[in-house]
Amino acid sequence: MSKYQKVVEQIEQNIIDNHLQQGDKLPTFQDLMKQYDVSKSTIVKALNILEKRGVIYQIQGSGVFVRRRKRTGYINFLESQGFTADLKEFQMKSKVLAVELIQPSEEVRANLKCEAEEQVYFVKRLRFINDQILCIEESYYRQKFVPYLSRSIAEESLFHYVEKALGLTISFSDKYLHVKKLDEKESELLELETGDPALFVEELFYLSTGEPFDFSRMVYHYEHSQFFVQSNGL
Amino acid sequence: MSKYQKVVEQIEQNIIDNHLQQGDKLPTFQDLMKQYDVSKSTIVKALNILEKRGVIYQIQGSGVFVRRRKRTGYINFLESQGFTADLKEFQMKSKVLAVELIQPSEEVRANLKCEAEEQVYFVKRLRFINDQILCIEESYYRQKFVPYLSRSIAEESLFHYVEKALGLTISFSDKYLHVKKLDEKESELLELETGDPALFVEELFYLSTGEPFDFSRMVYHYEHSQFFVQSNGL
DNA sequence: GAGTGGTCTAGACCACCCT
DNA sequence: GGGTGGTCTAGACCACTCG
Repeated sequence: MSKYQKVVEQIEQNIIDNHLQQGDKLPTFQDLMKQYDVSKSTIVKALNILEKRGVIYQIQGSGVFVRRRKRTGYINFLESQGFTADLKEFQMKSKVLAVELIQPSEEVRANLKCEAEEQVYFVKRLRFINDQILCIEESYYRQKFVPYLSRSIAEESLFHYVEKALGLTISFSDKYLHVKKLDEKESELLELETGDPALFVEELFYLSTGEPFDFSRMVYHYEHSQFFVQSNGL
Repeated sequence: MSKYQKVVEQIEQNIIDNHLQQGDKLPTFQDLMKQYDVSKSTIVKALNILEKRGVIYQIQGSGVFVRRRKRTGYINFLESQGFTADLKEFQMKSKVLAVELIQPSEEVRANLKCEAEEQVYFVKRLRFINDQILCIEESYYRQKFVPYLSRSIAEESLFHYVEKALGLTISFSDKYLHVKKLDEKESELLELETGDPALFVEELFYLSTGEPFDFSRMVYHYEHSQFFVQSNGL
């Protein structure tokens, strides 16, 4: 692990340990350089990462300050999947409805940029958060990258399996979302009424090589899901 | 404007001008350094910014590549407000329903961290995208930062006014969102039925000083709004 | 092994905030 | 004016990819 990553972790841990609040000031660059025994550039890089993550904000000529902690009970929309989800706050479970090796539809093929005869794993799960129904998830994994999948693997975190067991690196994703009314099948699974509202998300995950490997559709239970997103200027 | 910002703009423009597609390779660091006459660090910084923005992805030992352009017709969820909204793609208009100087409610006071007797401007607007109803927006601006506001100012971009005319810098924001059913008043404004689905977003905007200055609530028309979000690992 | 991106440093100079 | 963050450079060395 690189130096700046360690500095990022340590500064973040420091904020937690010292119970620093919104607006509290961090040590100056000089102090941080001494404290972690690194150059100024490394501090700059670490602080920029923490700023992007929404942990701090920097004011030129004034100092570095802690950014307000989010409301509790909201899922981080940018990290809700495989990435470093803050799943400590929530207890996540899955009920596997299907795991099949199939010939993808046109739509799935187009999104995943599959070859002509390429097969994909179809995984359908009902996901729970704190023992409440969170969402229906339908995922398509290219067999080229995920050669084997089973029901028991799908019970656990699929992204953890992909990264640890298969040695792949998930790098970025595109999300597309809108709100719609539930159809009959969806409402039955979510234990809601047909026509009830739902957040519908399509997400395309890419490996570090830039190749798409997973296309997923999620339908969220509107009473059990709320999200937060932190934006940064520019 | 700093060098790295210029490099960011020029590289982005280059991608547009040369019609570069998903997966196309950019010049090497060496070439970029010569082309823009800057040091390697400046190229690194510029490319990291473009990576965060979802324009490119970098593979160590291999090169820098163009990331797929998004589907069209989706609003960038992270830039949908005052920031550099890609409003070239959409035509935005507003119908002002109310502009009043009021005593804030408890909830608004708590979010904006108002002083005891501080007043806020309340602005209610119906927002249109390509001449379709997009959302209802209720905003609260602290008078401390926005001393004057009028109906005609609210017709235009309020964020543009705040930044240009008042000289303030909007720096970051927190969004909280969930899906709900429309009540009677909301459905009337959006020309939908009571009980229809809607995306509900609360957003808190901060100045570069870290002080909150605007608290807004948005209720989106579910048939006229769809969004996209690009995530990056770590 | 050659090419290419990633990390890190020391140091110079600039821009901004505050009193 | 003193303190503090922001930009930029040249150069060294490391890590990864690919033929």
